[in-house]
Parts: sequence; C-alpha cells; structure tokens
Amino acid sequence: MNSQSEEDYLKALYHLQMESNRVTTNSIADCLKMKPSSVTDMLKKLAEKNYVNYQKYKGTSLSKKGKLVALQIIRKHRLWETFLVEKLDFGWGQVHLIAEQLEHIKSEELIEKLDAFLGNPKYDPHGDPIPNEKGRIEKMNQKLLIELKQNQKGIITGVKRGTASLLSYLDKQNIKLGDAVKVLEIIEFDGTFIVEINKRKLTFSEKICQNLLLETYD
Amino acid sequence: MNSQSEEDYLKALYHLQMESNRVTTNSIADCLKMKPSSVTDMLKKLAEKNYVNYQKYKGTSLSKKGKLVALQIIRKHRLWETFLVEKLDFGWGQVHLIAEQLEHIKSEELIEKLDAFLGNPKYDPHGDPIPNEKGRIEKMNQKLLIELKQNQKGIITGVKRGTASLLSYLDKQNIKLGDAVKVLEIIEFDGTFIVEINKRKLTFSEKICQNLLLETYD
DNA sequence: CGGAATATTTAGTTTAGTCTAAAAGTTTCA
DNA sequence: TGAAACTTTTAGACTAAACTAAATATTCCG
Repeated sequence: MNSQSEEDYLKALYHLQMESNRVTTNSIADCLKMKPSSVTDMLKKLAEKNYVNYQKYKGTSLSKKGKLVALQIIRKHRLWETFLVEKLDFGWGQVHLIAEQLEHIKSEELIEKLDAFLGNPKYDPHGDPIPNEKGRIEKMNQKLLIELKQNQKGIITGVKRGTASLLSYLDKQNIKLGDAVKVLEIIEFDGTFIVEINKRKLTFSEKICQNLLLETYD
Repeated sequence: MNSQSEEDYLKALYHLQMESNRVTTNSIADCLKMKPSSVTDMLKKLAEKNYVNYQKYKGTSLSKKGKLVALQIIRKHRLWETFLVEKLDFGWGQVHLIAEQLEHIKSEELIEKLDAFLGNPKYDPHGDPIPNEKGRIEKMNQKLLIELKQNQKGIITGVKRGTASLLSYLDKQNIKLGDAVKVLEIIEFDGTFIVEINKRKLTFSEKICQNLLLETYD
C-alpha cells in the first residue's frame, strides 16, 4: 500500500511527463509546492520501490508499475469529480480540491461501484478521459462543437478549461454529459448552431460552440 | 484543522463515553489498537487544544468543543455509510472500513450536499441516528417491528447489528430505508406479521420482525 | 574554455505520531 | 495496612515526510 504522499508524487510525475519529455527535480518541486531536496528524497524512495527510473542529476521517469499506479489515482480523481458535478451538483471549479482528497481513499470495490453508479463515464466534466481499471485510456476522438458540419453527431463529454459557467448553463437547460447532439443547421451570418438534443431543438451561440467538447465517431 | 489521528481519538472518546462514565487511558488504547503511552501523549495534546478534560490518572472526558467535533465526524461517517449502502449497493458489513476513510474528508459543503442527495436521512443503515450539522441527535423513538401492535405504523430505519443478510433480503424485495410500514395483522400461531409497505401486502417471519428497526410516532 | 548561474544532492534538523522500557501512581485484598 | 497487581505516565527512540543550509554537478554564455 502506498502513502498519500507517494501517490501525489506519482500523479505529478505522470502529468509532467505528458507535457515535456524530461522531468526534472525542480519541476516536480514546483508542481507539488515542495523544496527540491524533499523531492530528491522521495524519488530515491520511489526508485527503491521500482516505481520510477531515477538517475542523479539526469531526471526521472515513471516505470511501467509506477505509471499504472498513477493512472489508477487519476481514474479515481476523475470519477470522483464526475460524481461531485453530476450527482452532488457541484460547480466545475469547486471539485478539484475535494477530489484530491477523495482520490486517496483505498478500496478497489468502491471505485468499481462508483464507476457503475455513474454509468461508466468515459470523460470527466472537464472532458478529460477516465482511464479504466487497467490504466488504459481510450483514444478519444474529441472535438469542439464548432468543428462539426451540418448533420454530424456527437456525445457531449465536457467543456473547455476555464468555462465553469457554461457547465452551469447546460445544467439549467437540463443538458447532461453523455447527451447526444446532432447539428441540424449552421447559420452562416453569425455562426449560430441549431442542434437537436434529447429530441429538443436548441440554438447555441458561436461562443458556446467554441467551448463545448464532443466525442465524435467518424 | 484537525489531523486524522486527532479525529480518531475524539470519535473513540465519544463512543466510549456513551458506554461508561469513566473513560480510561487503557480503554482508549484498546479501542484504537494503540499503546497506552501513545494515548497519554495524544490526550495531553487534545487537552492543550481544549478538546478534552484530562486529569492525570483520573480519566478523560470530551469538552463541549471536542464533543461537537466528534459528532461531526460521526455525522460524516453515517452519511457516507448510507451513501455506500443506498446508492452504491454495498452490503451492510462492507461499509465500515471505507466510511472510516471517507469520514476524514474535509469539506463542509461536500457533506451538506451529500446529505441533501441522500434525502436528509435521519438514520444510517444500522439504525444509528445521524447528527445534524450542529451535532444535534434527534431523540429517536426506535422500535423493533416485533414490538408493534396491530394497526401501528412506522418508518423503516435499519436492521439490528449483525444482520447484513436481512438488508440484502429487503433490497431484493425492493424495500428501502424510509419506507412506511403498517401492521395489518399478527398471526398468533407462529408470530408472522402481515404488513403493508408501498401499498403491497407482505408477510414477515417472526425472525425478520425481531431484527427490523422502525421509527414510530405514538 | 572557464567562471557564473542554475539545478540537484547531501547532511543535518524538525514535527507528528507511534513505540518500548522503566518509573510512578492507584487499587485490591489478605 | 501494606505488598502485589494493575494502570498510567515519563523518558527516550524511531519513522515518514517535510525543511534549511551547504556542497556538488551541470549548463550557459562571454
């Protein structure tokens, strides 16, 4: 069993690895708001446990084992965020700190049941994909609504970062993640989209279309 | 903000105080599976923070402040247990360890939203009352079904400790906590009860009646 | 190239929460 | 009442995970 602190390091490593190919001690320290010397200590410990490949002064990368643990934490984080937004009616911006706590709860069964309760969502409310139990992230085919053409279809998966208010707007319109969307018509003059969702005809401004994420299958 | 460990001590203190009027260092150590010397250390710290009244060799009691914190932990514990059983379909026996982790999550808003999501339950699945935000426990009028007379009514609040299988039986019958029960008839010969729940007529054996908890208002 | 700036590690300290062993206090009962 | 048994506290040690300050490696650039 890993400590909360170890889990935080592995998760940070995963995210940093996505962004740049060399992950430095300093970048980890920044990300976790710790001093580089503390990071060095922990990296040695994680290397000892075979979670990371660590070479003095050269940088660090996750081992296969470490990556799997990181993805499982991320899975938990994103499922809990989905729960908070979808079921408890939290706003997009409020859930991160709470999910950072919930992601460390230890129980395989809990997370599988939560997943089922939420209907096995593939994306969290920010549109980030939710890894499966084995750490696999389904390759996503995610687009902004504005990229779709007339008659194309998609499933709402989230909104772009920083657009919390769009989520609450959708909520007010009774539109949820997972709802199917079909583009009926695009008004050339102002870029307005006329779409069908749940058999209802709705009008979305260009700005909305620039921020609404869909999964498409073409 | 209190540490997880402090919260565990306060909660243990509360439960022990319910059972006997002098709470000793050893009883706390037993309850938390720690050594008495560790308990002494923590009691000094909690006394320093005015959570407990501690007198060397004489025993310990919760202060008003400490009791409030303890009740808030218990509130969280019981709400999470209710969530796990009612929404995630866990069995009665599986939820305690998970709730012990969840009870330490820090967020007032989370717990208020969870409470609302669960429909502001008054009792957890074991029939234990759930304190409100201010730590008040509503005085309960709880009885076993077998204690009721013909035509009396009650609301299902839980089952007696150690009868996990009854909960799953109820579940299979589509009977939930909060459902209203009316005693239609009691068969003298074998103690069977005929009751009405959700407009359905059902037959409960004597054994079921001995283990089913109801809130009554008479 | 070589020194300055930057990055990283080492060494030693701190804190919270546990432990063991020993000392001190309290209770019991012959 | 007083010695044995039990309870509780004290004293000192340990661990995980942080820190600071100093030492060492690496990188950058004139």
